[in-house]
Amino acid sequence: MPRPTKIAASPPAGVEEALGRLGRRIRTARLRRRLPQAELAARMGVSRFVVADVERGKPTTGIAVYLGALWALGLLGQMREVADPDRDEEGKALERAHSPRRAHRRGALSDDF
Amino acid sequence: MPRPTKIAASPPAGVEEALGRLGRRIRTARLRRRLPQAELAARMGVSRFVVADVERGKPTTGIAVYLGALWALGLLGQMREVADPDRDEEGKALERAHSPRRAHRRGALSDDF
DNA sequence: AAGCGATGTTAATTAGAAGCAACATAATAT
DNA sequence: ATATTATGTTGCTTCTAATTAACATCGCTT
Repeated sequence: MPRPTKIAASPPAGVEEALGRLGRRIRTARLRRRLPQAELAARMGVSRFVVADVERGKPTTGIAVYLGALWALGLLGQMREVADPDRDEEGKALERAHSPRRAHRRGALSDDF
Repeated sequence: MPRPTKIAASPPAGVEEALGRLGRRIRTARLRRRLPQAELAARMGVSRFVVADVERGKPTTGIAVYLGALWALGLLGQMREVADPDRDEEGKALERAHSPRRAHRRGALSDDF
């Protein structure tokens, strides 16, 4: 992610924690499956170094790489729950508050499909 | 993510779908909170264009940006469930199968904390 | 319908992500 | 012990993600 992005250079504590955890978990899942980094990397179509980056929770690595790792490990399904609008109570409350009126919104009004 | 990364250039269907969904959901959450892209971007410490990229589900954008958006929206907590070793039934089964012996593993044996 | 704010689009710039190679080291296997 | 395989580390190159600026367009609001 070229160009010093503040959030990537020194992410907020919560983000850094979430990243480290995710990386460690991917490593654990890989080891359980007895896959070398190079094997997993091959399935993903990247070099083994990128897999190492992921397992270290490197913040600047592309999201497709992380999701690709989860995908190759058969763990991508759990992403379905993240940021689910139905579970966003705060968001739902805010929406109710100031009616069906939103910031601007050009494209996708609602969301999923 | 420089250097044509196969997984980023043309991600597997599942990854692309997960990415698009995540982006749309982030957009929905932002609109509910009546935040302009520029506002959310400011909180994250990035430019508004990066927020636009996230909402489009751009695969090559750094993961810290995506997690940062969730963080700024108060939705990061749901990442805790992703790739949880306790829920990885296949992984647990495999581990039981060939005993406490794993690929190689230099660092983190188990995982979380 | 007119003004204003939000979002999309384009172009140029720049710092870094991902690739690759070579070697070192650690862990497993024989 | 020895061989083999996995992972870590360094240096280098290539290609691009993210920034900025300027302009177009779309959506509210009054």
